[in-house]
Amino acid sequence: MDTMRSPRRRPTHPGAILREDVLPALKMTQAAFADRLGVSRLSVSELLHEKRALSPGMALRLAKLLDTTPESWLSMQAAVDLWDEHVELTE
Amino acid sequence: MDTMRSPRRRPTHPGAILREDVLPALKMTQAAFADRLGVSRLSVSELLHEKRALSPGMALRLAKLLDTTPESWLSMQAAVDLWDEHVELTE
DNA sequence: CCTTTTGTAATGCGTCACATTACAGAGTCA
DNA sequence: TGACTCTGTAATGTGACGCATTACAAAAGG
Repeated sequence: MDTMRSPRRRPTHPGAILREDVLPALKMTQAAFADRLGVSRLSVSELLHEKRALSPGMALRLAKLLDTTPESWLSMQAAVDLWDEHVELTE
Repeated sequence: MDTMRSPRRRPTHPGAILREDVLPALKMTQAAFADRLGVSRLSVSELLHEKRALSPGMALRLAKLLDTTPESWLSMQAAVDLWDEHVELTE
């Protein structure tokens, strides 16, 4: 089945999903989105641009607002973290 | 089925598994274990006592040494993180 | 007893999420 | 074209945290 194997390339950053799918679907402005989440506009902007990791707190806020599971967001981030750490521990 | 539901109590910290199952099974000293992992003895001790979170780096080191998946360790930690964050965001 | 192992405190370092403030570039629209 | 909105980004400060090193006292066990 080969499910959940180590990827050859860097896994998708959760910010990409938010940027490409979620926000467009919501037709909501970044600032408005940030408001709804209860975080700063900068937090949203940098997350969308993959400048920072999706924290447990953000996972919970997203889950509440979007009616998803916080686990799904966190596991995406974990995949990225493992990839990055592996690179760092390897190089 | 009710798999992966929100737990009523704080999920098991990965350090507990290491403390109660892994280390005893290995019959290895904490210091020796730390050596094998390539981290300090203090890092192991505090992890075992749940004084710190299991980082992505530790997940990879454990996975390599114990022949498990880093994901399993990280997801345990994620469950704890979500629980703690939820408490904090709620209180 | 004496040695090993362990818990823990102290200190320093680097990283990171987050907030606030500020400014410049784009896009929109009257 | 001028005004307004949205966005990217830099600057700065704060608190949290993983990890290393050093040190010491308590526990464990031959």
